[in-house]
Amino acid sequence: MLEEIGYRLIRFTNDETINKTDWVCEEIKSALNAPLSFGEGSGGEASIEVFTTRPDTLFGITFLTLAPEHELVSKITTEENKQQVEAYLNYAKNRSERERQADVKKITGQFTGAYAIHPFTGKQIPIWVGDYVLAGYGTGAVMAVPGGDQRDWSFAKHFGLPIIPVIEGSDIDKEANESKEGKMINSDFLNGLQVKEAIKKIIAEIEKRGLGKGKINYRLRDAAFGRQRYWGEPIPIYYKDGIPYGVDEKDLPIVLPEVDKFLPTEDGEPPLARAKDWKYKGQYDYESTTMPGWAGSSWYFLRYMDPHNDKEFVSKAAADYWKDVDFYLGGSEHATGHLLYVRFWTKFLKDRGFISIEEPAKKLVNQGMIQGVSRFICQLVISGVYHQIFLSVDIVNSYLHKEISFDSLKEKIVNPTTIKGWTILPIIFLAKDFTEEEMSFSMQRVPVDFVDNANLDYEKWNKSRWPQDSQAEFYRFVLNEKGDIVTLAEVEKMSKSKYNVVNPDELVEKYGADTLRMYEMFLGPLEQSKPWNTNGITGVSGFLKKFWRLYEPCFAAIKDSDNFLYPLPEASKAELKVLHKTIKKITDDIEKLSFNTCVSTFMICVNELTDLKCNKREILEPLVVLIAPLAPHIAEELWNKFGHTESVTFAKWPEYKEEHTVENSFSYPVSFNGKTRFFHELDSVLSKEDVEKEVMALEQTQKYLEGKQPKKVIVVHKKIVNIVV
RNA sequence: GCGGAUGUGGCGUAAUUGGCAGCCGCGCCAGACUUAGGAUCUGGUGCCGAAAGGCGUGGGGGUUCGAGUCCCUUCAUCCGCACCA
Repeated sequence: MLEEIGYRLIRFTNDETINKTDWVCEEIKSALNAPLSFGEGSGGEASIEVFTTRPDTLFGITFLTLAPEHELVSKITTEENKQQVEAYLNYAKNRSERERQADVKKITGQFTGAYAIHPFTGKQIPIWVGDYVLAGYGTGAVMAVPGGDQRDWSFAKHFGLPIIPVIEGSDIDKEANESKEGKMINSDFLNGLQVKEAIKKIIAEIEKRGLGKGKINYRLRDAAFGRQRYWGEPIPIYYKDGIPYGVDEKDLPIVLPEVDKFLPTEDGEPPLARAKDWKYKGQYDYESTTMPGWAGSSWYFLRYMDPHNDKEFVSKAAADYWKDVDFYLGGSEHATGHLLYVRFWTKFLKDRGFISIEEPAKKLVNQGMIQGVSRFICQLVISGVYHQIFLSVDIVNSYLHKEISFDSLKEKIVNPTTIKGWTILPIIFLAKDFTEEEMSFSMQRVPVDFVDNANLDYEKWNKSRWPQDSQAEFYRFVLNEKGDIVTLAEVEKMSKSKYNVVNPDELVEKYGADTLRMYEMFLGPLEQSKPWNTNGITGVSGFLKKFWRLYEPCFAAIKDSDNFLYPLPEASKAELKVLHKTIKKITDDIEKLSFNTCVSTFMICVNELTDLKCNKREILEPLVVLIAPLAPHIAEELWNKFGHTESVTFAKWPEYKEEHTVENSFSYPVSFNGKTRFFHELDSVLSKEDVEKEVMALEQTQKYLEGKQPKKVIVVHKKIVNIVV
């Protein structure tokens, strides 16, 4: 499929990937780099290959930047620049990955003193070194177009390098124009072309002059496979003289060895390295990492087709019979990670002829994430020093919105009466008296379970951080007028590191698992993400209670009769209508995975049956089957009370009978120029023409016409009447 | 920046797929039963307006007898990826 939409695939055989690793790496590398080359340097000394996705901006090049690791840096640096460049390389090398990540905006670089020749204009272009260029991507060299790339622009601004706009309407004093819309300017033979045309033309021209090649660049997801954990399939690889080899097929599968502890070894090797005498053929070390979770889950759907087969992972016959998965439901991480590998596995096994399906699943749905609500409080920072003083967010807000002055804020910080904690002058906690300029704030996460109604339970929080009482006094809190610490809320992914994880156990305890399950469904469409919020859970809990109450008179009657088969009075027309309306909607909605509307349909049904005082077995029994997927526990209980001994899971799904829901009249909304004015009930069998006649004859119609002649009357059967005046 | 999604009452949402916008639930208001209510039940609740009526689905425009739904444009928010040229 990738090939159909224009990608080029590189294929290797299993044998090649295992036995000719170097060659495979080279192949992939050359496919990935696929540079647009400037060709042989006309100066004759060296040529620098660059990669770009925007060859149209070629005439906007004003300098070249090499990654500090680039091999040519030391070769081309001139004598007079050598010292500075070396100092810079040293600096860049020692900046940790973390520093560089955190410090994206810090612009650093150094001029090498060397120049490159622009392949089209022949002009000299200064060559710089800069750590915003990554050695690992492309060729480690960038043709800098400050008019068209924001990072190049920032670099140019910082070092005072020239900036040429190449797209009409660019405001290069403010920022680079990275858009792919507009007309080319300052670009020789590209002038006047639209960006997309220019890209085509320049690639053709570059190829014609032999300066480089147009190619598609591939990006690979990091495919590190081994995990430093015990529980996972062992990888069938062993090492002989440090070189990995595949384990013979006849020696498969490898069984997880016994280990004394499920922990890494003292020198940091994975747990499998603990296994004693675990060697291939008694002498070679096995690979000690194990496969990740998705390795197994990417093919177990195939194993399930033929679980007892001890000859193959799945027989061809079973695979051909069951074919693909009908429906795959997973979260977004499945969509990006897991699913990628299931598809890969499937295609691989298809290519090897073990199975005959191209894709693992017919249908895919990504359910939304239940997000967490993180909480923050303000920490006081004076001249970069973090103080153990925390402020209620509303106070800081009113200061930032200039509702209270710096002096009154400072008064609150310094004055013991607003501070919870130590009563001796808290100013001691400050390094010194401070000015407005020296003061800043830092948002600190607090665990959500210490927050009640947006307010921090500071004593509880304090204790959790400093279990020993002696140190508990070290934190100071600046409270608002109500004596609270207000926290700031932010919706994020739920995660331990964000301290915003909520545990549903309490809710199960309080409301039961059925309520929790139904509430989660009730929250909204399956595919939507939303923050976890239990505000409405009482509604679902109340519904289940009401649902249960509906059955009590029915069970009382059954008990009185002392016979489970006691036929209660026949259901009325109205009751049957409610039941069948519900059967239809629930059946349709489950099919559409629209569980939120299932729940509300059930609420409507129970409200209506309660109003009808329905206690008929004929109605209530099928409802138990309908609710079983939504509230399985209560359904089993009720099913049992009807005298069934088998689980409701095996009960037959109720059948929808249309005859119970047909209406023989319809209340037409009558609208004038699209505005509904009144309703008129008419027999459903009436034709369009008859409906129009009836409606036009009405007194009310004449009233809204105000004596005017209608231009047009639109009648949609059993929908609407619209009169255009 | 690239890719994906979403904008409807105070809140979560619904809308038979172009036909009465706001179903259901939360919250809120009033009432009943109660020593009490974090129990239960009844009624009300989009906004403006005393009412008649008017206005309302992020903003602007369009198609249509009719638009939350279709088209164009714009803004905002969220998610995934990313110093990736």
